[in-house]
Amino acid sequence: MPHGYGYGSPWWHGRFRGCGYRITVPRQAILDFLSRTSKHMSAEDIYVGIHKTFPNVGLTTVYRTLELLVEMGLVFKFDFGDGRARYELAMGPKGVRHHHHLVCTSCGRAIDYTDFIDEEKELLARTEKGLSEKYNFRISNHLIQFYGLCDKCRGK
Amino acid sequence: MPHGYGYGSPWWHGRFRGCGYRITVPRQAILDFLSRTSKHMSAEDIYVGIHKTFPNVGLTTVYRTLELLVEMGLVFKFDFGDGRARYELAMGPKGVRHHHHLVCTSCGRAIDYTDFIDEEKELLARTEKGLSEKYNFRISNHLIQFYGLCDKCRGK
DNA sequence: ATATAAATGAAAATGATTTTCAATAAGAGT
DNA sequence: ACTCTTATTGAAAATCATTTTCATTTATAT
Ligand SMILES: [Mn+2]
Ligand SMILES: [Mn+2]
Ligand SMILES: [Zn+2]
Ligand SMILES: [Zn+2]
Repeated sequence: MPHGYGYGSPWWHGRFRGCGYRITVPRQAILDFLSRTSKHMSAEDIYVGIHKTFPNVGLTTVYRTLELLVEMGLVFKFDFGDGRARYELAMGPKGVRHHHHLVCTSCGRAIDYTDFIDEEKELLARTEKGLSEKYNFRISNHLIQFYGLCDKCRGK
Repeated sequence: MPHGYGYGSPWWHGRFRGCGYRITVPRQAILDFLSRTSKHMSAEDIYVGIHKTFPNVGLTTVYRTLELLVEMGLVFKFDFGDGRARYELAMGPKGVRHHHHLVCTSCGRAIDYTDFIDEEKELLARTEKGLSEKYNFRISNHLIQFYGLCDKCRGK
């Protein structure tokens, strides 16, 4: 329960209200579902995951909602190279949960890691500064992914 | 002219022969085209670029050839987030030309950079080692991209 | 030159995502 | 609670990059 909003309105209600967005059943269902998993879910995964309890929420709405949530910064959208986008909640109990990925090229799963984020941060900061100056490029974001074989897929 | 093969058979003929692949008109055309540009080209870009001189090379073959070249390690395939894959020659005069990208979220163009590769290399090596051990993950590749606004797109 | 399998191109298929549009339902005001 | 306005929704159709199919062509070993 992020930000101590264990009971009462979920913490993100304010964000919606502030943007003039309505709080609807599909939106609640999707955010609730995402907050219950730590996996990287495709739009269809989410559609299926919700469908049992909310059979009337369509896949179209899932796509539309995810787009909105990404735009609002509540959800991260990733491409792990298998042709379908993956989504995960951006916010954790401690605020935005920036992290990088280890992507298995065999089973497609992605592992979150934050271990070296601090070391990386320094390099990134320096790199970003240098690149910004040299190329007059305003960096706002970065993507770092390592590809390889996961534990389970090592044995061919 | 990589590896000093300025005249005579292009340097990559050997690679093809070694794999039992045939040297065909479409394959020559595509490799030749890619070697003449430093841009990041989509399959269709390549198809169009070749079409004037080789009107009988189909888009299907462009896709198939690119897939082959990527698998052979002669070409890099990237996703800059606009829904179409981009390709570029992996080999330069000095061998494999590993580099990272600055991707403009406005115009979609990508700038190659190698400036900080050396500094990054050290961190990456350390990171890869640590991650490999902790997650028992065999890392074979990585992707680093910075997103933001390019020089030209800065002025809104 | 011939044989054989690899490679090709046109057309059709695929599959994730987006668009369209009429119907529904938040939520502000009463 | 009731009404009004308009954001939101769901189903079906459309998009569009990429892949598959399959009959034809062509590279190359002999
Ligand atoms: Mn993640
Ligand atoms: Mn590049
Ligand atoms: Zn795996
Ligand atoms: Zn730009």
